[in-house]
Amino acid sequence: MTAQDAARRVTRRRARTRANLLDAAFAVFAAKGFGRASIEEVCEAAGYSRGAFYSNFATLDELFFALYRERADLIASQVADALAQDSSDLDVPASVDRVTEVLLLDVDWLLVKTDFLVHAARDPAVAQALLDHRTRLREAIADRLFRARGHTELPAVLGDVDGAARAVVAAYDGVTTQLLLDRDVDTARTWLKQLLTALLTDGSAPPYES
Amino acid sequence: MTAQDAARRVTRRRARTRANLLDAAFAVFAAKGFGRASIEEVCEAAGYSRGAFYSNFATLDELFFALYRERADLIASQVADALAQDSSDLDVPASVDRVTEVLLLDVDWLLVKTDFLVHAARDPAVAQALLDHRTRLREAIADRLFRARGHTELPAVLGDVDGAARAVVAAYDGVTTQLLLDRDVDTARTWLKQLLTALLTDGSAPPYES
DNA sequence: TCCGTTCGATACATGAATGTATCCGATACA
DNA sequence: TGTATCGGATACATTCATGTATCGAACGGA
Repeated sequence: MTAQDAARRVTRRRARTRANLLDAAFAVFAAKGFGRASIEEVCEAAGYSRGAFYSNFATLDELFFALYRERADLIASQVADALAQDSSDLDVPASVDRVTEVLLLDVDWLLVKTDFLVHAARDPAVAQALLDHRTRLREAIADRLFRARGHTELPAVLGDVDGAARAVVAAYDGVTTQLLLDRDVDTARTWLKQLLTALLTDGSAPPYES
Repeated sequence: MTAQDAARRVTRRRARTRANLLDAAFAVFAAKGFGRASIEEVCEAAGYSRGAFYSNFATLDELFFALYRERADLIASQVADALAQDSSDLDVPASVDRVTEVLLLDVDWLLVKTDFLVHAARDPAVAQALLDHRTRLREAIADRLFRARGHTELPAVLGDVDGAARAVVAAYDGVTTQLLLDRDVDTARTWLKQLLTALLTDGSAPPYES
Protein backbone atom coordinates (compact mmCIF):
# COMPACT_ATOMS: atom_id res chain seq x y z
CA MET A 1 0.00 0.00 0.00
CA THR A 2 1.59 3.21 -1.12
CA ALA A 3 1.35 6.56 0.59
CA GLN A 4 -1.11 7.78 -2.02
CA ASP A 5 -3.43 4.87 -1.42
CA ALA A 6 -3.20 5.45 2.30
CA ALA A 7 -4.21 9.05 1.80
CA ARG A 8 -7.62 7.91 0.50
CA ARG A 9 -8.29 4.60 2.12
CA VAL A 10 -11.91 4.71 3.26
CA THR A 11 -14.13 5.69 0.35
CA ARG A 12 -17.54 4.01 0.43
CA ARG A 13 -19.21 6.02 3.19
CA ARG A 14 -17.48 9.18 2.06
CA ALA A 15 -18.68 8.85 -1.52
CA ARG A 16 -22.24 8.28 -0.32
CA THR A 17 -22.36 11.32 1.91
CA ARG A 18 -20.77 13.44 -0.76
CA ALA A 19 -23.46 12.38 -3.23
CA ASN A 20 -26.16 13.02 -0.63
CA LEU A 21 -24.81 16.49 0.03
CA LEU A 22 -24.82 17.25 -3.70
CA ASP A 23 -28.40 16.04 -4.10
CA ALA A 24 -29.58 18.04 -1.11
CA ALA A 25 -27.73 21.11 -2.38
CA PHE A 26 -29.50 20.80 -5.70
CA ALA A 27 -32.89 20.86 -3.98
CA VAL A 28 -31.94 23.78 -1.74
CA PHE A 29 -30.44 25.79 -4.58
CA ALA A 30 -33.49 25.18 -6.76
CA ALA A 31 -35.84 26.30 -4.00
CA LYS A 32 -34.04 29.30 -2.53
CA GLY A 33 -31.27 30.11 -4.99
CA PHE A 34 -27.56 29.78 -4.51
CA GLY A 35 -27.21 33.32 -3.23
CA ARG A 36 -29.63 32.79 -0.37
CA ALA A 37 -28.58 29.26 0.53
CA SER A 38 -26.40 28.54 3.55
CA ILE A 39 -24.12 25.65 4.34
CA GLU A 40 -26.30 24.78 7.30
CA GLU A 41 -29.42 24.53 5.14
CA VAL A 42 -27.73 22.13 2.76
CA CYS A 43 -26.51 19.97 5.63
CA GLU A 44 -29.91 19.94 7.28
CA ALA A 45 -31.60 18.95 4.00
CA ALA A 46 -29.09 16.13 3.57
CA GLY A 47 -29.44 14.96 7.16
CA TYR A 48 -25.85 15.69 8.15
CA SER A 49 -24.12 18.13 10.42
CA ARG A 50 -21.76 20.81 9.22
CA GLY A 51 -18.81 18.61 10.09
CA ALA A 52 -19.70 16.36 7.17
CA PHE A 53 -19.72 19.32 4.83
CA TYR A 54 -16.32 20.69 5.86
CA SER A 55 -14.91 17.20 5.57
CA ASN A 56 -15.92 17.07 1.90
CA PHE A 57 -15.82 20.65 0.64
CA ALA A 58 -13.91 23.77 1.53
CA THR A 59 -16.55 26.33 0.54
CA LEU A 60 -20.09 26.43 -0.78
CA ASP A 61 -18.71 27.69 -4.07
CA GLU A 62 -16.68 24.52 -4.43
CA LEU A 63 -19.77 22.38 -3.88
CA PHE A 64 -21.74 24.46 -6.38
CA PHE A 65 -19.07 24.02 -9.02
CA ALA A 66 -18.94 20.27 -8.48
CA LEU A 67 -22.72 20.09 -8.60
CA TYR A 68 -22.92 22.02 -11.85
CA ARG A 69 -20.16 20.03 -13.48
CA GLU A 70 -21.80 16.74 -12.59
CA ARG A 71 -25.25 17.60 -13.90
CA ALA A 72 -24.07 19.55 -16.91
CA ASP A 73 -21.87 16.70 -18.07
CA LEU A 74 -24.80 14.31 -17.69
CA ILE A 75 -27.05 16.46 -19.87
CA ALA A 76 -24.28 17.08 -22.38
CA SER A 77 -23.87 13.37 -22.88
CA GLN A 78 -27.64 12.97 -23.26
CA VAL A 79 -27.63 15.65 -25.94
CA ALA A 80 -24.72 13.97 -27.68
CA ASP A 81 -26.65 10.71 -27.63
CA ALA A 82 -29.74 12.37 -29.05
CA LEU A 83 -27.69 13.91 -31.85
CA ALA A 84 -25.89 10.69 -32.71
CA GLN A 85 -29.03 8.58 -32.65
CA ASP A 86 -29.99 9.30 -36.26
CA SER A 87 -29.62 6.33 -38.49
CA SER A 88 -29.54 8.64 -41.48
CA ASP A 89 -28.29 12.20 -41.56
CA LEU A 90 -31.38 13.40 -43.34
CA ASP A 91 -33.79 14.13 -40.57
CA VAL A 92 -32.81 17.36 -38.87
CA PRO A 93 -36.34 17.95 -37.49
CA ALA A 94 -36.19 14.60 -35.72
CA SER A 95 -32.93 15.63 -34.08
CA VAL A 96 -34.53 18.91 -33.07
CA ASP A 97 -37.37 17.03 -31.42
CA ARG A 98 -35.14 14.71 -29.43
CA VAL A 99 -32.74 17.42 -28.32
CA THR A 100 -35.62 19.63 -27.26
CA GLU A 101 -36.96 16.85 -25.07
CA VAL A 102 -33.64 16.53 -23.28
CA LEU A 103 -32.86 20.22 -22.91
CA LEU A 104 -36.18 21.38 -21.52
CA LEU A 105 -36.85 18.57 -19.10
CA ASP A 106 -36.57 19.94 -15.57
CA VAL A 107 -37.32 23.50 -14.54
CA ASP A 108 -35.37 23.03 -11.32
CA TRP A 109 -32.25 22.35 -13.31
CA LEU A 110 -32.81 25.50 -15.37
CA LEU A 111 -33.10 27.48 -12.14
CA VAL A 112 -29.83 26.12 -10.83
CA LYS A 113 -28.19 26.55 -14.21
CA THR A 114 -29.19 30.21 -14.36
CA ASP A 115 -27.94 30.72 -10.83
CA PHE A 116 -24.65 29.29 -11.99
CA LEU A 117 -24.66 31.65 -14.94
CA VAL A 118 -24.98 34.79 -12.82
CA HIS A 119 -22.37 33.35 -10.51
CA ALA A 120 -19.99 32.73 -13.41
CA ALA A 121 -20.66 36.17 -14.87
CA ARG A 122 -18.88 37.68 -11.86
CA ASP A 123 -15.96 35.24 -11.64
CA PRO A 124 -13.69 35.16 -14.72
CA ALA A 125 -12.34 31.67 -13.95
CA VAL A 126 -15.81 30.18 -13.59
CA ALA A 127 -16.96 32.08 -16.66
CA GLN A 128 -14.17 30.52 -18.70
CA ALA A 129 -15.11 27.05 -17.53
CA LEU A 130 -18.71 27.66 -18.49
CA LEU A 131 -17.70 29.08 -21.86
CA ASP A 132 -15.61 25.98 -22.53
CA HIS A 133 -18.56 23.79 -21.74
CA ARG A 134 -20.80 25.79 -24.05
CA THR A 135 -18.20 25.57 -26.79
CA ARG A 136 -18.17 21.79 -26.61
CA LEU A 137 -21.96 21.69 -26.82
CA ARG A 138 -21.90 24.07 -29.78
CA GLU A 139 -19.34 21.97 -31.59
CA ALA A 140 -21.46 18.87 -31.17
CA ILE A 141 -24.39 20.72 -32.73
CA ALA A 142 -22.24 22.12 -35.53
CA ASP A 143 -20.99 18.63 -36.27
CA ARG A 144 -24.55 17.36 -36.51
CA LEU A 145 -25.53 20.19 -38.85
CA PHE A 146 -22.45 19.54 -40.95
CA ARG A 147 -23.48 15.94 -41.44
CA ALA A 148 -26.89 17.13 -42.64
CA ARG A 149 -25.56 19.61 -45.19
CA GLY A 150 -26.98 19.11 -48.66
CA HIS A 151 -30.22 17.74 -47.22
CA THR A 152 -31.15 20.90 -45.35
CA GLU A 153 -30.33 24.38 -46.57
CA LEU A 154 -29.21 26.82 -43.92
CA PRO A 155 -30.05 30.54 -44.16
CA ALA A 156 -27.13 32.46 -45.61
CA VAL A 157 -27.37 35.22 -43.00
CA LEU A 158 -26.07 33.00 -40.25
CA GLY A 159 -22.84 32.36 -42.09
CA ASP A 160 -21.29 28.92 -41.81
CA VAL A 161 -22.36 25.85 -39.87
CA ASP A 162 -20.81 27.17 -36.69
CA GLY A 163 -22.91 30.32 -36.93
CA ALA A 164 -26.01 28.15 -37.18
CA ALA A 165 -24.90 26.22 -34.11
CA ARG A 166 -24.51 29.49 -32.22
CA ALA A 167 -28.04 30.38 -33.24
CA VAL A 168 -29.32 27.10 -31.85
CA VAL A 169 -27.69 27.77 -28.48
CA ALA A 170 -29.02 31.32 -28.42
CA ALA A 171 -32.53 30.10 -29.15
CA TYR A 172 -32.25 27.59 -26.32
CA ASP A 173 -31.08 30.27 -23.90
CA GLY A 174 -33.82 32.64 -25.00
CA VAL A 175 -36.58 30.09 -24.53
CA THR A 176 -35.11 29.20 -21.14
CA THR A 177 -35.54 32.77 -19.93
CA GLN A 178 -39.23 32.77 -20.72
CA LEU A 179 -39.68 29.30 -19.24
CA LEU A 180 -38.18 30.40 -15.94
CA LEU A 181 -40.95 32.95 -15.61
CA ASP A 182 -44.05 31.13 -16.80
CA ARG A 183 -42.92 27.57 -15.98
CA ASP A 184 -44.83 26.20 -18.95
CA VAL A 185 -42.59 23.39 -20.18
CA ASP A 186 -44.89 22.16 -22.94
CA THR A 187 -45.28 25.57 -24.52
CA ALA A 188 -41.57 26.16 -24.24
CA ARG A 189 -40.81 22.91 -26.07
CA THR A 190 -43.19 23.71 -28.92
CA TRP A 191 -41.86 27.23 -29.09
CA LEU A 192 -38.24 26.10 -29.19
CA LYS A 193 -38.99 23.72 -32.03
CA GLN A 194 -40.62 26.50 -34.03
CA LEU A 195 -37.70 28.80 -33.34
CA LEU A 196 -35.12 26.24 -34.38
CA THR A 197 -37.10 25.43 -37.49
CA ALA A 198 -37.21 29.09 -38.43
CA LEU A 199 -33.47 29.40 -37.85
CA LEU A 200 -32.26 26.24 -39.55
CA THR A 201 -34.33 26.39 -42.70
CA ASP A 202 -34.42 29.05 -45.35
CA GLY A 203 -38.16 29.47 -44.91
CA SER A 204 -38.95 28.73 -48.52
CA ALA A 205 -40.59 25.44 -47.62
CA PRO A 206 -42.21 24.55 -44.29
CA PRO A 207 -40.36 21.44 -43.05
CA TYR A 208 -43.00 20.40 -40.54
CA GLU A 209 -46.15 18.51 -41.40
CA SER A 210 -46.54 16.31 -38.34
CA MET B 1 -52.29 72.40 4.20
CA THR B 2 -54.15 69.13 4.22
CA ALA B 3 -53.30 66.06 6.24
CA GLN B 4 -51.92 64.34 3.14
CA ASP B 5 -49.55 67.20 2.49
CA ALA B 6 -48.45 67.14 6.09
CA ALA B 7 -47.69 63.44 5.78
CA ARG B 8 -45.00 64.19 3.19
CA ARG B 9 -43.84 67.69 3.88
CA VAL B 10 -40.08 67.56 3.53
CA THR B 11 -39.21 65.92 0.23
CA ARG B 12 -36.10 67.42 -1.35
CA ARG B 13 -33.44 65.82 0.83
CA ARG B 14 -35.40 62.59 1.02
CA ALA B 15 -35.71 62.25 -2.73
CA ARG B 16 -31.98 62.84 -3.15
CA THR B 17 -30.92 60.20 -0.64
CA ARG B 18 -33.38 57.74 -2.09
CA ALA B 19 -31.89 58.26 -5.53
CA ASN B 20 -28.37 57.97 -4.13
CA LEU B 21 -29.28 54.71 -2.42
CA LEU B 22 -30.70 53.34 -5.66
CA ASP B 23 -27.60 54.30 -7.63
CA ALA B 24 -25.28 52.80 -5.02
CA ALA B 25 -27.40 49.64 -4.93
CA PHE B 26 -27.07 49.30 -8.69
CA ALA B 27 -23.29 49.41 -8.42
CA VAL B 28 -23.20 46.95 -5.53
CA PHE B 29 -25.65 44.54 -7.17
CA ALA B 30 -23.69 44.67 -10.42
CA ALA B 31 -20.43 43.93 -8.64
CA LYS B 32 -21.43 41.29 -6.09
CA GLY B 33 -24.91 40.20 -7.12
CA PHE B 34 -28.17 40.74 -5.30
CA GLY B 35 -27.88 37.49 -3.40
CA ARG B 36 -24.55 38.39 -1.84
CA ALA B 37 -25.27 42.07 -1.22
CA SER B 38 -26.13 43.37 2.23
CA ILE B 39 -28.00 46.46 3.33
CA GLU B 40 -24.88 47.72 5.00
CA GLU B 41 -22.83 47.47 1.82
CA VAL B 42 -25.38 49.49 -0.12
CA CYS B 43 -25.46 52.17 2.57
CA GLU B 44 -21.68 52.34 2.76
CA ALA B 45 -21.41 52.68 -1.03
CA ALA B 46 -23.97 55.48 -0.95
CA GLY B 47 -22.28 57.23 1.97
CA TYR B 48 -25.19 56.83 4.39
CA SER B 49 -25.82 54.88 7.53
CA ARG B 50 -28.42 52.13 7.82
CA GLY B 51 -30.83 54.59 9.36
CA ALA B 52 -31.21 56.25 5.98
CA PHE B 53 -32.03 52.94 4.37
CA TYR B 54 -34.71 51.92 6.84
CA SER B 55 -36.22 55.37 6.53
CA ASN B 56 -36.73 54.83 2.80
CA PHE B 57 -37.21 51.09 2.32
CA ALA B 58 -38.54 48.24 4.40
CA THR B 59 -36.43 45.44 2.91
CA LEU B 60 -33.68 44.97 0.37
CA ASP B 61 -36.21 43.23 -1.85
CA GLU B 62 -38.30 46.37 -1.94
CA LEU B 63 -35.29 48.45 -3.00
CA PHE B 64 -34.39 45.90 -5.66
CA PHE B 65 -37.88 45.98 -7.10
CA ALA B 66 -37.91 49.79 -7.19
CA LEU B 67 -34.47 49.79 -8.81
CA TYR B 68 -35.48 47.34 -11.49
CA ARG B 69 -38.73 49.13 -12.24
CA GLU B 70 -36.97 52.47 -12.62
CA ARG B 71 -34.26 51.28 -14.99
CA ALA B 72 -36.47 48.88 -16.93
CA ASP B 73 -39.03 51.60 -17.59
CA LEU B 74 -36.27 53.90 -18.79
CA ILE B 75 -34.97 51.34 -21.26
CA ALA B 76 -38.48 50.42 -22.37
CA SER B 77 -39.17 54.03 -23.29
CA GLN B 78 -35.86 54.23 -25.15
CA VAL B 79 -36.82 51.14 -27.12
CA ALA B 80 -40.22 52.60 -27.86
CA ASP B 81 -38.53 55.77 -29.11
CA ALA B 82 -36.20 53.79 -31.31
CA LEU B 83 -39.12 51.88 -32.79
CA ALA B 84 -41.23 54.99 -33.41
CA GLN B 85 -38.37 56.95 -34.91
CA ASP B 86 -38.86 55.62 -38.42
CA SER B 87 -40.12 58.21 -40.85
CA SER B 88 -41.31 55.43 -43.10
CA ASP B 89 -42.41 51.96 -42.13
CA LEU B 90 -40.20 50.40 -44.73
CA ASP B 91 -36.90 50.04 -43.04
CA VAL B 92 -37.01 47.16 -40.58
CA PRO B 93 -33.21 46.68 -40.59
CA ALA B 94 -32.77 50.28 -39.48
CA SER B 95 -35.11 49.64 -36.57
CA VAL B 96 -33.13 46.53 -35.73
CA ASP B 97 -29.93 48.55 -35.64
CA ARG B 98 -31.30 51.23 -33.35
CA VAL B 99 -33.01 48.82 -30.96
CA THR B 100 -29.85 46.73 -30.76
CA GLU B 101 -27.86 49.78 -29.75
CA VAL B 102 -30.25 50.51 -26.90
CA LEU B 103 -30.71 46.95 -25.66
CA LEU B 104 -27.05 45.91 -25.48
CA LEU B 105 -25.58 49.06 -24.01
CA ASP B 106 -24.46 48.30 -20.48
CA VAL B 107 -23.25 44.92 -19.25
CA ASP B 108 -23.80 45.98 -15.65
CA TRP B 109 -27.48 46.43 -16.36
CA LEU B 110 -27.63 42.97 -17.92
CA LEU B 111 -26.06 41.54 -14.77
CA VAL B 112 -28.63 43.22 -12.54
CA LYS B 113 -31.43 42.29 -14.91
CA THR B 114 -30.44 38.63 -14.82
CA ASP B 115 -30.22 38.75 -11.05
CA PHE B 116 -33.76 40.08 -11.06
CA LEU B 117 -34.79 37.25 -13.36
CA VAL B 118 -33.57 34.52 -11.04
CA HIS B 119 -35.15 36.38 -8.15
CA ALA B 120 -38.47 36.60 -9.98
CA ALA B 121 -38.30 32.96 -11.00
CA ARG B 122 -38.74 32.03 -7.33
CA ASP B 123 -41.42 34.57 -6.40
CA PRO B 124 -44.69 34.25 -8.35
CA ALA B 125 -45.75 37.84 -7.69
CA VAL B 126 -42.46 39.26 -8.95
CA ALA B 127 -42.53 36.84 -11.86
CA GLN B 128 -45.94 38.13 -12.89
CA ALA B 129 -44.73 41.73 -12.78
CA LEU B 130 -41.76 40.83 -14.94
CA LEU B 131 -43.97 38.91 -17.36
CA ASP B 132 -46.24 41.93 -17.68
CA HIS B 133 -43.28 44.11 -18.46
CA ARG B 134 -42.04 41.70 -21.09
CA THR B 135 -45.52 41.55 -22.61
CA ARG B 136 -45.59 45.32 -23.06
CA LEU B 137 -42.20 45.23 -24.73
CA ARG B 138 -43.30 42.41 -27.00
CA GLU B 139 -46.44 44.28 -28.00
CA ALA B 140 -44.41 47.33 -28.95
CA ILE B 141 -42.27 45.14 -31.19
CA ALA B 142 -45.29 43.39 -32.67
CA ASP B 143 -46.85 46.75 -33.44
CA ARG B 144 -43.71 47.82 -35.23
CA LEU B 145 -43.63 44.62 -37.27
CA PHE B 146 -47.30 45.02 -38.08
CA ARG B 147 -46.65 48.46 -39.52
CA ALA B 148 -43.94 46.97 -41.72
CA ARG B 149 -46.09 44.19 -43.15
CA GLY B 150 -46.11 44.06 -46.92
CA HIS B 151 -42.64 45.51 -47.08
CA THR B 152 -40.95 42.68 -45.23
CA GLU B 153 -42.04 39.08 -45.45
CA LEU B 154 -41.98 37.12 -42.20
CA PRO B 155 -41.18 33.40 -42.16
CA ALA B 156 -44.36 31.36 -42.03
CA VAL B 157 -43.02 29.05 -39.30
CA LEU B 158 -43.23 31.73 -36.65
CA GLY B 159 -46.95 32.20 -37.18
CA ASP B 160 -48.38 35.67 -36.90
CA VAL B 161 -46.75 38.98 -36.04
CA ASP B 162 -46.91 38.25 -32.33
CA GLY B 163 -44.97 35.05 -32.86
CA ALA B 164 -42.27 37.02 -34.64
CA ALA B 165 -42.16 39.47 -31.74
CA ARG B 166 -41.68 36.57 -29.33
CA ALA B 167 -38.81 35.40 -31.48
CA VAL B 168 -37.19 38.82 -31.26
CA VAL B 169 -37.37 38.77 -27.46
CA ALA B 170 -36.02 35.23 -27.34
CA ALA B 171 -33.09 36.19 -29.57
CA TYR B 172 -32.34 39.13 -27.30
CA ASP B 173 -32.41 36.92 -24.20
CA GLY B 174 -30.22 34.33 -25.88
CA VAL B 175 -27.58 36.82 -26.94
CA THR B 176 -27.66 38.31 -23.44
CA THR B 177 -26.67 34.97 -21.93
CA GLN B 178 -23.57 34.73 -24.07
CA LEU B 179 -22.71 38.38 -23.47
CA LEU B 180 -22.77 37.88 -19.71
CA LEU B 181 -20.00 35.33 -20.07
CA ASP B 182 -17.65 36.82 -22.66
CA ARG B 183 -18.50 40.52 -22.05
CA ASP B 184 -17.94 41.31 -25.71
CA VAL B 185 -20.58 43.95 -26.43
CA ASP B 186 -19.58 44.63 -30.02
CA THR B 187 -19.69 41.01 -31.06
CA ALA B 188 -22.99 40.58 -29.25
CA ARG B 189 -24.52 43.52 -31.15
CA THR B 190 -23.39 42.17 -34.53
CA TRP B 191 -24.56 38.75 -33.59
CA LEU B 192 -27.98 39.94 -32.45
CA LYS B 193 -28.46 41.80 -35.72
CA GLN B 194 -27.64 38.67 -37.69
CA LEU B 195 -29.97 36.62 -35.58
CA LEU B 196 -32.85 39.06 -35.94
CA THR B 197 -32.26 39.28 -39.66
CA ALA B 198 -32.40 35.53 -39.95
CA LEU B 199 -35.60 35.43 -37.92
CA LEU B 200 -37.47 38.31 -39.51
CA THR B 201 -36.80 37.60 -43.15
CA ASP B 202 -37.64 34.53 -45.18
CA GLY B 203 -34.01 34.07 -46.16
CA SER B 204 -34.70 34.21 -49.88
CA ALA B 205 -32.96 37.57 -50.23
CA PRO B 206 -30.19 38.92 -47.98
CA PRO B 207 -31.51 42.24 -46.60
CA TYR B 208 -28.13 43.58 -45.49
CA GLU B 209 -25.61 45.24 -47.75
CA SER B 210 -24.18 47.89 -45.40
C1' DT C 1 -35.33 84.38 12.43
C1' DC C 2 -37.69 80.92 15.00
C1' DC C 3 -40.14 76.62 15.65
C1' DG C 4 -42.09 72.15 14.72
C1' DT C 5 -41.39 68.34 11.94
C1' DT C 6 -38.70 65.01 9.55
C1' DC C 7 -34.61 62.76 8.05
C1' DG C 8 -30.71 60.31 8.92
C1' DA C 9 -26.98 58.90 12.54
C1' DT C 10 -25.85 56.34 16.57
C1' DA C 11 -26.18 52.72 19.96
C1' DC C 12 -27.89 48.54 21.37
C1' DA C 13 -29.81 43.89 21.40
C1' DT C 14 -30.45 39.80 18.81
C1' DG C 15 -29.98 36.04 15.72
C1' DA C 16 -27.68 33.59 12.29
C1' DA C 17 -23.82 31.76 9.74
C1' DT C 18 -19.06 30.63 9.67
C1' DG C 19 -14.78 28.16 10.78
C1' DT C 20 -12.13 25.37 13.93
C1' DA C 21 -10.83 22.20 17.41
C1' DT C 22 -11.90 18.13 19.51
C1' DC C 23 -14.14 13.71 20.33
C1' DC C 24 -16.57 9.35 19.37
C1' DG C 25 -18.24 5.89 16.42
C1' DA C 26 -17.73 3.53 11.96
C1' DT C 27 -14.95 1.36 8.59
C1' DA C 28 -11.27 -1.06 6.17
C1' DC C 29 -7.58 -4.13 6.50
C1' DA C 30 -4.53 -7.70 8.69
C1' DT D 1 -11.69 -10.21 15.60
C1' DG D 2 -8.61 -6.57 16.74
C1' DT D 3 -6.85 -2.12 15.63
C1' DA D 4 -5.41 1.93 13.37
C1' DT D 5 -7.35 5.30 10.64
C1' DC D 6 -11.00 7.96 8.88
C1' DG D 7 -15.51 10.32 8.74
C1' DG D 8 -18.81 12.88 10.79
C1' DA D 9 -20.86 15.04 15.21
C1' DT D 10 -20.50 18.29 18.85
C1' DA D 11 -19.11 22.42 21.18
C1' DC D 12 -17.09 26.73 21.04
C1' DA D 13 -15.58 31.36 19.65
C1' DT D 14 -16.16 34.87 16.32
C1' DT D 15 -17.86 37.64 12.93
C1' DC D 16 -21.46 39.80 10.52
C1' DA D 17 -26.06 41.38 9.28
C1' DT D 18 -30.44 42.72 10.91
C1' DG D 19 -33.98 45.52 13.23
C1' DT D 20 -35.32 48.89 16.59
C1' DA D 21 -35.22 52.71 19.62
C1' DT D 22 -33.49 57.03 20.50
C1' DC D 23 -31.10 61.37 19.53
C1' DG D 24 -29.28 65.37 17.12
C1' DA D 25 -29.37 68.08 13.09
C1' DA D 26 -31.25 69.82 8.89
C1' DC D 27 -35.11 71.46 6.68
C1' DG D 28 -39.60 73.91 5.43
C1' DG D 29 -42.98 77.13 6.73
C1' DA D 30 -44.51 81.36 9.04
